[in-house]
Amino acid sequence: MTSAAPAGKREQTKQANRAAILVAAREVFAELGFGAASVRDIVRKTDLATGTFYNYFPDKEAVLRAVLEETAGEARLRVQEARRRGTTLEAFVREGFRAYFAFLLEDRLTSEMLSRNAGTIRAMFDEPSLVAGVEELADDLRAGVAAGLIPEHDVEYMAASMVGAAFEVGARMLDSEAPDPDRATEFISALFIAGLAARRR
Amino acid sequence: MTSAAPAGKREQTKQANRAAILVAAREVFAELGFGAASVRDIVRKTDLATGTFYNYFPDKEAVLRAVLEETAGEARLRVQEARRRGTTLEAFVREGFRAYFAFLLEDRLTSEMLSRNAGTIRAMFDEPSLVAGVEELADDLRAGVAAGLIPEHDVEYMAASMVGAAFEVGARMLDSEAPDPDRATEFISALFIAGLAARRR
DNA sequence: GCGAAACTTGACGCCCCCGTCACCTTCTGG
DNA sequence: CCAGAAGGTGACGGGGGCGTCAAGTTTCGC
Repeated sequence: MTSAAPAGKREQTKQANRAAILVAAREVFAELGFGAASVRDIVRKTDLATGTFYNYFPDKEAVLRAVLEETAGEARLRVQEARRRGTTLEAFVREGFRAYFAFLLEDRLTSEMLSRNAGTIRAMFDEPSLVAGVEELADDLRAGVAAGLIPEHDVEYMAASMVGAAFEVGARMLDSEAPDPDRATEFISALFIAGLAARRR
Repeated sequence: MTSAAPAGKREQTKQANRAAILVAAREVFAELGFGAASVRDIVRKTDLATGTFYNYFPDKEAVLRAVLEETAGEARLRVQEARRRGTTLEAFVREGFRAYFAFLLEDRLTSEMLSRNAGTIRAMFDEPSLVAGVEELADDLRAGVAAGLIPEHDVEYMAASMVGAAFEVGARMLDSEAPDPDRATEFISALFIAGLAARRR
């Protein structure tokens, strides 16, 4: 993205229109929820005409897909990278959570959109972003176990627990007056580090 | 409920109609999600006429409220009771989770409905069932701390973690071929018992 | 500078939902 | 057994979303 080429005016407008739709959709999905949202709700938040929307996406589900690719993909990548930088059990756990909570605070609109529509996303895609997040964590945990970093355990359930707990703690953090990602990170890291370490016997 | 009185036919029909709407609504909300569901979708699953619906509920939000009162209330009660029977940290944690996973398996339609619409429910009510579940857990944890059963810790975040982890692990359990609530219970109990016990230093 | 291609526009036809209400059926108490 | 009340019914007017497409506007390449 943001490739060097300034490109012709035609191409520029296309990029801008697509981006505008994506931004508007994120807002609408966050506010109304995907199910209650209409293509027109999205278009109205834009200075485009109805017909233009359909030049870019066939329907609202396609927009959701595109939004998720942009955002959830980004979030997962950041978390995964942070995790993989860790060389101890403690760092692996802590840095992953830290990156996640940082993302939540940075892009609250997306956070809201994701949490509001998590159930729908789950039901709609077989490879849903959230579930994919769980899969990636599970893979990383498996790698950690193989490397002797992490004691053996039920990797699937552990990944699910970590994602679920982080999700709920994150929601609480965002609701608070002065969200403190360090506090959230410390709390949840201690919890899972203890849970994992307990397996070392 | 199920009071001894057989009651007049009039009253009987009223009960039946209300119940039929509630059942249909649960199905529709589980399948389509609350946002995408229409009052007519619900009515169609029923042998009632459109107008009759409005004799019982003013709109679909009211039905959701009623459904939640019936179901989430029941679930929370069962979990809370199980928890309060525990007299050790271990039992407190384990029995709560056991009751939750048992409920998930017993009433899968409701489970599906709740998880599909969790985000919407959250956004719609200030005292949402899920969040209320977190509050109750937090209260019980506080009581446990006061009684010396449980070491001191951040009760809010712990409650959030437990609910979030149970939610996600439960979803995974339900997705599996042969759901095993004992395995889920053991896994997640061990995790949180270790996490809580680690505070004892 | 020009003609053709690319794109945008918004009105249109179709469909479905909303909540209501006049009419009809069913129950109840006397 | 009946009259009146309670409650069920579904057609109706109003509103709005859907996806399309003919007409208009902008950009491009020459």
